[in-house]
Amino acid sequence: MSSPVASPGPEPSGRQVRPAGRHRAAPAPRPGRTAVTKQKLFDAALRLVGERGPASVTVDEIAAEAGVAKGTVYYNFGSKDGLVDALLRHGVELLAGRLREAERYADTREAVDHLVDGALGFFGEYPAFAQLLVSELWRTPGQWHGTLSLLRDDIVSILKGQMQRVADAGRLPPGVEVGTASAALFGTLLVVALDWQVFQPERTREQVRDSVLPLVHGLAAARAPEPEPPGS
Amino acid sequence: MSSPVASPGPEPSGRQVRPAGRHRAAPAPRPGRTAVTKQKLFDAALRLVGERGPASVTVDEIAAEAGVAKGTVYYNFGSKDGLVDALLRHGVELLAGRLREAERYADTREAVDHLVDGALGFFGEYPAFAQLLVSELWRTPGQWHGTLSLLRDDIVSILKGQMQRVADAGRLPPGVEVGTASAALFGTLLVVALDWQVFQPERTREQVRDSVLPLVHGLAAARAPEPEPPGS
DNA sequence: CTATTTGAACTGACCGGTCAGTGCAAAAGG
DNA sequence: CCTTTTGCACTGACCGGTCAGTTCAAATAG
Repeated sequence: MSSPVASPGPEPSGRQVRPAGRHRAAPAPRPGRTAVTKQKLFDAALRLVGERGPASVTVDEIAAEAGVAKGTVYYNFGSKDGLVDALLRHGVELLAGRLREAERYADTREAVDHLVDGALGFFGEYPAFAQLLVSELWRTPGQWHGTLSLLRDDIVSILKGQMQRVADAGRLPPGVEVGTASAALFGTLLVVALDWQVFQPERTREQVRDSVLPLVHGLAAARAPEPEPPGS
Repeated sequence: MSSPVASPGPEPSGRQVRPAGRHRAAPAPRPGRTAVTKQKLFDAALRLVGERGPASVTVDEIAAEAGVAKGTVYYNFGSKDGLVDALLRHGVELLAGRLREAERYADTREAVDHLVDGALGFFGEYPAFAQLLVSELWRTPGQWHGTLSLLRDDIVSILKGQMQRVADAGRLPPGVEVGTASAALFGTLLVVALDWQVFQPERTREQVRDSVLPLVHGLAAARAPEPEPPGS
């Protein structure tokens, strides 16, 4: 039942047709009704959109999957795009939260370990979100490109921070740029997680993690004096 | 101009996409304008599908972009899916061809260099294809998942072959599995290429390559002779 | 002559978005 | 304590528009 988006934030982004109360308005904080509905919609939308892509999923399907009426979607999110947008934001926020946990560890190696583990855990829990992310992140003229660019910065900056620490410790091979290493790490984690879910679902998360960790460690520890740039 | 499928030649080794269509089949291979028309359709389809995804692009748009009548699409490919399917196959075939060139080099390091360079070159030349690939490759119930799984195997097996050579040379850190390393490499190359195209288009391909190479080399080289592989 | 392409008309389904109306729980009023 | 009002949250039939796919006669190229 869990969902990557769990925030009962009372944010009726849908347009209000009626003027708000004119008497003593705002009597009491909205009961959990709205939050529950939004949660159900997030769950359903994540499942379907992750599987088949935002464009191929109909609002009717999402509503049906969530067990609510179509109008409810528009009441709560204004539009199909609004729903997807909110879904994206919440998902990234949750992922960023997990990655940021790694910042708590003073030891560089330990921090990297938790970074990898956090990312793998999140993508393993919500493969549909990983799929959604990878599908839309680089879609240039996409309607979510602006939003996603910002969201991407959130995540990459976290990775960058950690990689910078690795670099400061002098553990990065010469010539490797922090930005490139971060992008590579991000791509590696995404692809490894998706490959795991799609092509090797029988593997446990620990197995996958233990196969990725030495790879990352191998990169972040080897400092080979290679004074010869390959042919050019 | 330019397309991942470049073989307007009169005889592409008999690789016919199948005339499809419910009209009389064409037993007499007389590629007159057909090849040119298909080429135009591939170009247009790649551009649009890569940008906005297969589901969001209409056949009318593709036909218009290609400067061809809608009926021609159905005459040549039978259906929209047929067109996308052929597009996928041709693109992967071309990519695989480039990657396989790396197999010609006896030196492991040199081979890896050319592997990276080839992949980067291809993705840089056809970013729309990279986008299409990354969007559809892990879409589990997608209509192209079956096809793409096969195509993925083509590419990954090439990468795996090279990584195996690296492993045999004892240059992989202990504990790193070849399969994982291949998937990670694939993901790294894809993501780095897409990031380059989308977020840093001003960088030259050489710059990007030179920032990735030391990263890969750092991983695949200079490992203390660790004669203790943790079994399997 | 045949293979290929054209271009337009048509259809049948589907989809995003709308809106008048319903249900209900809390506040207001008595 | 009971009745009435208020308005939020939700409903679902409906509408205008779009699209994949079909068909075909005429034009064009080899």
